[in-house]
Amino acid sequence: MTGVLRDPRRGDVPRVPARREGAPNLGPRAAAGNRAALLAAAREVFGSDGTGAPLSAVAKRAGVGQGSLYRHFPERVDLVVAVFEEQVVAVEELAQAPGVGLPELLGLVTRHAVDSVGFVDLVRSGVPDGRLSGLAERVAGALGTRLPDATASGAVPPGTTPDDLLLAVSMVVGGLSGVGAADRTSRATRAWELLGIEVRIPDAPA
Amino acid sequence: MTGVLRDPRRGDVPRVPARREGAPNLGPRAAAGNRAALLAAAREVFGSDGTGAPLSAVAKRAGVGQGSLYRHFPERVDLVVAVFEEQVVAVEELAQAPGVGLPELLGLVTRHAVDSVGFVDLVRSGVPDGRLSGLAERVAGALGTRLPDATASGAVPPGTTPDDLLLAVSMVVGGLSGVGAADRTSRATRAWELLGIEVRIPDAPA
DNA sequence: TAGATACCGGACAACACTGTCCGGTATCTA
DNA sequence: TAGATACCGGACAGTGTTGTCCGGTATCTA
Repeated sequence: MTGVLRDPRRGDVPRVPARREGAPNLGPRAAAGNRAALLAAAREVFGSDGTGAPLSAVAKRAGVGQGSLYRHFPERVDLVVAVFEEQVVAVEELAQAPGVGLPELLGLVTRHAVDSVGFVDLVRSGVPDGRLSGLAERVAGALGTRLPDATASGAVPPGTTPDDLLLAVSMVVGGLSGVGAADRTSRATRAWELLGIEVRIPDAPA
Repeated sequence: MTGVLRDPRRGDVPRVPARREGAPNLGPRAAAGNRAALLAAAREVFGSDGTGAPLSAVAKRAGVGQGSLYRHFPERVDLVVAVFEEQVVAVEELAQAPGVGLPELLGLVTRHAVDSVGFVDLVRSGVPDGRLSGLAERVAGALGTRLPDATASGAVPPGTTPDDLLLAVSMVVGGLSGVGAADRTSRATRAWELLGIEVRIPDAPA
């Protein structure tokens, strides 16, 4: 269950041995289109129900069969990583942009958590897995690069350590549990205030 | 499924119409003993795996059949409420004891959360249900009675509202997610420090 | 001591989700 | 136009959990 998973298909025994290797014969609806539809559907389902949502619901929302879902993403974690990789990359890129400080980074992370229950699961490692932990660590790493500046500018209280920063993120995100969509932004904003940490939460879908 | 649940049993049609009403005929092991065993088992299972743990595991650990479990606690929530009612009562009683302040109350709540994943579920309303929300509200009410004193004594930052207090509890408890038993106390302690709220966490199983 | 009672506990059916398999079909090549 | 290819999507088996049912048994009454 946990291991490798090949795609047997009937072509396992090639009729013509040395045929064109990478000559894809696009199916009727194009594999890429299906993959995109699955990712979009998963983003919505994971966003509202968390990363533990039934995969059958993802396939249904995407309008594809379960076979196609499992062909593109053999395990749940494959789909989760694919969905949230983009948002992690956004955080990393923002961290490297000039003139960006910790308040902007924390704001983006908060935005993602406010918008998606699945992102909350990710940060809280609700689904402990090597690759998911990797995503969380990348976020942590990005935040860490801006901590010294934030300490110097007073955006965080004196004596705040990198571990404290991660704990603070975990606390704010954890404080969103069970909170309806309408109140999430205000709750997160107040949570950061209670911690005395400055954030700048962006408006748009980020 | 969600509604009432009678116990059909074959005695549904009473052989002797107007028999002694409340004359229990104790079974071999006594119903009360089984109930206590189930509660103890549920406390352990919910404590380590949360309130969503399989009820079959509870029955197995209690050494009773599933039939007995569902006879005593027809729905999961019945068992959850019975398990945590005791701890909520402890908080309420502590709140009414003379000379007890908010730090002691928050400490007891934190102790329960540190010791039991299920209590974390309860506070975070991981299982939204009328009766469970009721337990959470009783905790909130108990804390609220001591907030004015705490504000006056500086145990909480100036301007802390009752809502802030609940958010803070939610944050601290949320910060425990995915944290192993060994680090839970230190994490919670540090979380309260970051919030600038004074707590006195008791040592014993409370 | 003999009969009746009520509880005990495991077996069992129902249900939901996961992951695999296979017939069907649109596209590409010749 | 005809054949081959590779992808599509639903059906299906496997697994785990929930909640119900029923035979077995110890205790109480007469």
